[in-house]
Amino acid sequence: MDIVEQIDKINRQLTVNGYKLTPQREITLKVLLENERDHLSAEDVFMLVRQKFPEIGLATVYRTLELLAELNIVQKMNFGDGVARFDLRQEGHDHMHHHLVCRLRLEKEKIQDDWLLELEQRVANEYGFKVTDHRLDFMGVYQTCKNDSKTCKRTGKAVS
Amino acid sequence: MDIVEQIDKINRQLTVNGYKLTPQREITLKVLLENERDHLSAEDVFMLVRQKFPEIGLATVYRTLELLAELNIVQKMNFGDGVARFDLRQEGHDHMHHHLVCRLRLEKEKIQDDWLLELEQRVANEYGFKVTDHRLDFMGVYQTCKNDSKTCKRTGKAVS
DNA sequence: TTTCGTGCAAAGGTTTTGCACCGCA
DNA sequence: TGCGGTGCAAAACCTTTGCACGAAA
Repeated sequence: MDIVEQIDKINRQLTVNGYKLTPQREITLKVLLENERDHLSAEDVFMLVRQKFPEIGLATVYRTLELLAELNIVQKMNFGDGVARFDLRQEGHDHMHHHLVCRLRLEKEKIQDDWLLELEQRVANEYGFKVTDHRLDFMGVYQTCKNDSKTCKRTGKAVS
Repeated sequence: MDIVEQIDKINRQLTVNGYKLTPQREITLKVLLENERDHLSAEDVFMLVRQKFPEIGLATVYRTLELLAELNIVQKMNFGDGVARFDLRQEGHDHMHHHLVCRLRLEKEKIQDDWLLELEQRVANEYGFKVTDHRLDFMGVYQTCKNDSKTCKRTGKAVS
């Protein structure tokens, strides 16, 4: 499915829920689609959108992202760095987001494997809890990073 | 291990790292120990500490929590509600934190079972990633909550 | 006209920082 | 004296909100 088709599909989701696909919203979506592999902050999105649509306001970007999150078109995430980050929900991975968060790199890597379906089943059975979404983050260090450096790039402190 | 012993142990951790156990830090620790089962925000901690030590400043609480998080004595968490929350790391559950986050309740329930050791092993093997910590949250609804109400307590909106 | 969406600026809330001061080695 | 730690206030920061305006049904 190419970008035009995806936007078309999302447009229908908006319409069904009584919202319009304004130029601002369309460009915001394009930016999200073009950066599917990143975890963009609202500020990131704002700056990318402004390259294509300089008149846009930051508040509009926030409102658009909030709207898309509410409609479950994007997922709002939090890595503890003080800003919310947004990911387009991908086909076939409706609500699976696993990340490797390396103390030495600043980036995060996604794991796409659905390793958690069995766990969800277990939670449902043992806790009477219907899971609609989950999030799994592993914090740690890549072996390759560890070999490269003994100093954390973020804090400048030595890491064990 | 009672609270005195735990504080004693943490005192040693502080000393080893060149920090002192000031009265402010000790009372902050006591509050955290007395509320192990909650996920207190910095503001929560501040208000509880102030009951025992009215002169304390909010900045000191923030600095103490940051220090404790850095030494891995508390875990800093984020549930997406705009505030960081802090948990004492418990004996025998050094770095395991799983939560059930219900859309209808505001609280979160901890799962203590270590369901993820095998997954960590897998990540280590397949990604060359040494896991030092992980976080797993399940978002969803308790069956009992669903029966009680069709309206979300947080947003006031109907939930499916 | 009515409604929805927007840009701008202001406000809100959380967290961090600057600075003077204090206690202790 | 030197240094770590503190309280207070100000600043910084991200995000939300109020408001007037504009476009579309």
